[in-house]
Amino acid sequence: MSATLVIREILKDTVSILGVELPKKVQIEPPREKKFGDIATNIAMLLASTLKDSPRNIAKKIKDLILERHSTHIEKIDIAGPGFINFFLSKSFWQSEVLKILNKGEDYGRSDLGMGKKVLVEYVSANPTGPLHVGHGRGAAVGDSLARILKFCGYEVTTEYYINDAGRQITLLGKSIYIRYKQLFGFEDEICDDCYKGEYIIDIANKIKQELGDALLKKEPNDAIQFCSQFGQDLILEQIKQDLKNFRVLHENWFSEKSLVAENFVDKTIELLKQKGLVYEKEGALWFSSSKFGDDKDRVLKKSSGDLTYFASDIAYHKDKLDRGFDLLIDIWGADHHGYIPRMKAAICALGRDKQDLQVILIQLVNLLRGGKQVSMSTRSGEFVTLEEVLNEVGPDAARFIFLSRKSDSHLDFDLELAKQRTMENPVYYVQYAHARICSVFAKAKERHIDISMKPNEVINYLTLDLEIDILKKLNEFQDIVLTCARILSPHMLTFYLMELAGMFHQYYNKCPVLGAEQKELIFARCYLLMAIRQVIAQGLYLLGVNAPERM
RNA sequence: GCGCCCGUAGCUCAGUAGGAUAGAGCAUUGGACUUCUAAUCCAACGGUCGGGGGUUCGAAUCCUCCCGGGCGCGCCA
Repeated sequence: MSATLVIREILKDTVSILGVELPKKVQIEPPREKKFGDIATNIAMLLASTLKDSPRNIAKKIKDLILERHSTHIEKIDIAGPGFINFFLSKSFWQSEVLKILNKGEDYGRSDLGMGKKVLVEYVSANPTGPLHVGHGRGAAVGDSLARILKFCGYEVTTEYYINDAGRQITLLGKSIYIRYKQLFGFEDEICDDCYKGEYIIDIANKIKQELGDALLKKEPNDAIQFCSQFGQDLILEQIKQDLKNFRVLHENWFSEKSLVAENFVDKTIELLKQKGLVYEKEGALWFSSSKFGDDKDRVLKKSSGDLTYFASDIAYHKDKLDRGFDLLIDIWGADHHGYIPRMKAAICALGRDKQDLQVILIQLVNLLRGGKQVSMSTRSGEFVTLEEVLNEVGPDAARFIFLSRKSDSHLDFDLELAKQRTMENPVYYVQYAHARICSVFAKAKERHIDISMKPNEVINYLTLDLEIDILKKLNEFQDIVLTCARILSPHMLTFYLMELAGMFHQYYNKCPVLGAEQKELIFARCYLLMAIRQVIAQGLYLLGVNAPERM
């Protein structure tokens, strides 16, 4: 249990004696200043109005009660400023963290926050009309890491990729390929304005030519286009799957939009909304009363042409997700889709659920640089940097770590040159290096025939330096950080945490010899501390989907 | 015009249920390897948290107005 949770339990018990509950907004956290103790709380200030007493008086009462009843881990309690209660925990409490980490191993930091709640994380879901680019990579990194974190926090997580294989864009893909195909045979058809113009279209056309020769020229254009659509889409999807695999991103489900259409599920969903009185006809089209649920205006489900809108199939898709029994839907979208959130939430409400049951995480643009100079991207113009290229250049570890080093809804500068550099500007190496360095210490120990012949609980009380205690506190914090990441659905705090922990280790490494310590008990104690650090770094990196190398 | 996001050190950014003297890295300057990996460490320098008003014991954080930047406002996906 993290120190903050320990104190939380103690406070909960204590205020119950005063006849009140723990206030919802209570803060229990490590204060910025060391002199304010290990854990500080503002509880007395919050209870002042309820208990009709001054914060400092309340603080005094709480302090006395705690000292009477829970003195085990607590060395000292201070009351400071307007009524903060500052807890100083005993060294032995922090030292025992090593035991907890080593005993729990990979389960250290695991929690039951989610209580088995079923969550569907849907991410990437790029149209199979072109290769994945860097922006998709960012969404992939966030989605995959978030899924790992939520699983670790006791959610039952399923990951899914939604394939938009039924719409106009797919037809357009077929058309684009068909035109390129004809060009290969000397036809002078011009590529249309809204066509896909990337090189890969020509590659696909070439592939068709290789396999079928001129057979397609003899077909009706519409049939030929349909063939091209399917052929191109299959090929692109295969490439997308390969890219994601290389990025260590594995979706459990691949959900096809076409399957919804085939089962008439979209029409059935519209029918359901109609029964609820939320669908009406206007100007030859079918409208959904999304404005009844907070959207700016109503939205079209079926165009006057008779075609379904993308939104209609998206509602059906989300209904399908809910029907599959998920308690919480997490969608990861490009930030340019933010205007789409209110209508999707409206749909969730219309389906009888709370709007909180859909959480949308927006992924801002990746600003791709090469040596400080901007690289432009657009799938349409055909000039873009693919995820594949980035992975070939910088590798999955650096790419993932950089993608996860910012809040997902802020712009991210990604400099390909920097990502390859092995300096502090590229922090993935900093963290991985800490892990490798620890491994190297143990390799050296083996070389020198240093045998750790005492158990952790016999030596951990040798960890008495300020820096050692600080590291133990930092390790303890891991549990809180993981919980926060799960709560705010963002892995980036874990990335920062790992840099801090790695920094403390590097500092320690430079300052305190481990194998060269003067007593064998101290050598062993420091070895155990290093094992604990290594465990937490490895686990943290795992949650980010980054490797923890033993040698660098 | 309306809506959403953003504005913190020269640069890139943390600061996520409002807490005590606002933090990192880079850059700059100066130091540390015959010692467990120098892909490291130490020190110095650097801020009216875009601006004004408000809420309260307390605001980078919440409210409001203004300025500046990004994005979205389709019977597109």
